[in-house]
Amino acid sequence: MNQQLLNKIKAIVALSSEEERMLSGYWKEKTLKKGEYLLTNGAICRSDNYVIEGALKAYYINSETGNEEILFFAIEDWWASDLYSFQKQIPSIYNIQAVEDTKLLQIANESFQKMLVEIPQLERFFRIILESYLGTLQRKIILNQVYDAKHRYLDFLEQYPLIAARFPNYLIASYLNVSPEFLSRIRKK
Amino acid sequence: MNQQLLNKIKAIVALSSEEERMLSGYWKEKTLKKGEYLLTNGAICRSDNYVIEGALKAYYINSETGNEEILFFAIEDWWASDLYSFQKQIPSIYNIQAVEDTKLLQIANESFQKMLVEIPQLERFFRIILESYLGTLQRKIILNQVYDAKHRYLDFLEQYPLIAARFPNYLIASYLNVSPEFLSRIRKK
DNA sequence: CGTCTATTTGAATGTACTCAAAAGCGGTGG
DNA sequence: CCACCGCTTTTGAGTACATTCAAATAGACG
Repeated sequence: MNQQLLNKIKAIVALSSEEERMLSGYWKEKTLKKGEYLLTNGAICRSDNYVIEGALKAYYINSETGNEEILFFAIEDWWASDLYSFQKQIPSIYNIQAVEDTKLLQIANESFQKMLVEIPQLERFFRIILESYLGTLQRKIILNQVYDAKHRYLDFLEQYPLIAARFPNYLIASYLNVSPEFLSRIRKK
Repeated sequence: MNQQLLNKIKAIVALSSEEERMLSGYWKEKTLKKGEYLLTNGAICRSDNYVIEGALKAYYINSETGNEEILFFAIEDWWASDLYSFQKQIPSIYNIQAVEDTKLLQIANESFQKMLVEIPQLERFFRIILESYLGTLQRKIILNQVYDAKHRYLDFLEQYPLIAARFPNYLIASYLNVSPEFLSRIRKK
């Protein structure tokens, strides 16, 4: 298992070396080439995915226009899953695709459930992950609902400088819910 | 404690009669008159609130225009809390206000934590609540990002007929992120 | 009724979009 | 090393969806 994720967990939860060993056993490494899909619309998100290195985008396909609408990005040390589909094991409405060659750590839903029974302290860790995600979504809703495109872009640059540097502007435009042409006009200032 | 909430919990979690008794002890009833606040911007959401009867709105104040922007509604059998603020005990950016006379069941954060230690099965119940909320937020983001005002309004009517019947249109307009005038024009069709 | 709040209507305006085309940029191969 | 290709970004012009402001109308309630 990856040391970075382990450290993250141990920062929140105390683990015996035996538990640490068990924990590691549940996760498997997976690699994706640029352009490959981790999840497609209609499929169930069967694993929770931690990004070791690389970059991915999650998007929704507008059924009327066929356009991709970016919902979130994921890079090193982020999670790249449809948590709602993963937790409930129902079909996802997202697509998640590698934007660069990517290395992941995966845990299948069944393993995840078993792991939580074996190491119940982890409930706390994953609750905190869920809460952080919740906070991110709340923030995104407010920004989209309340502020104009320029304000959203500036907030984005401040909040996610690493993402802004790593993904092309036309994807960032979609995430911010503006057209690429209009984002370009915003950037001129 | 209120029977309806108890039934909801027991539908998901097995409880001994002793546990049921302990559980009930943690919750307190609270009433709000129409117009009173449950939470104001900058305050910490210190309790989780289950609505027994009545109706509330949660909104964000746009710091530039001073406008209320509705984030969610809550009626009977819903939760009316800023979960993010409640879980992390950090200041909320929301206001939550009674739109009708309202009766709530409240549990303070400290009690909530104690309760989860005493009755660990409840972890599961509250995880499920959190997940449902997550699903709602995801849906809202996609609707706002992808579909036009008419589509959002029709989806809203279908998803939340009880809310649509209960709150004035100018609040629903705010929730849907359109002006009340424009919602009125949409409704003409 | 009269008053207060909510909804509707009209007209002018604006923010952001679409479509089309040009320009920039990076890699690859001749 | 330069030419070409594909992809991303920029620019321009016309347009649309939705807003704002103002005023009229409709509803609810004491």
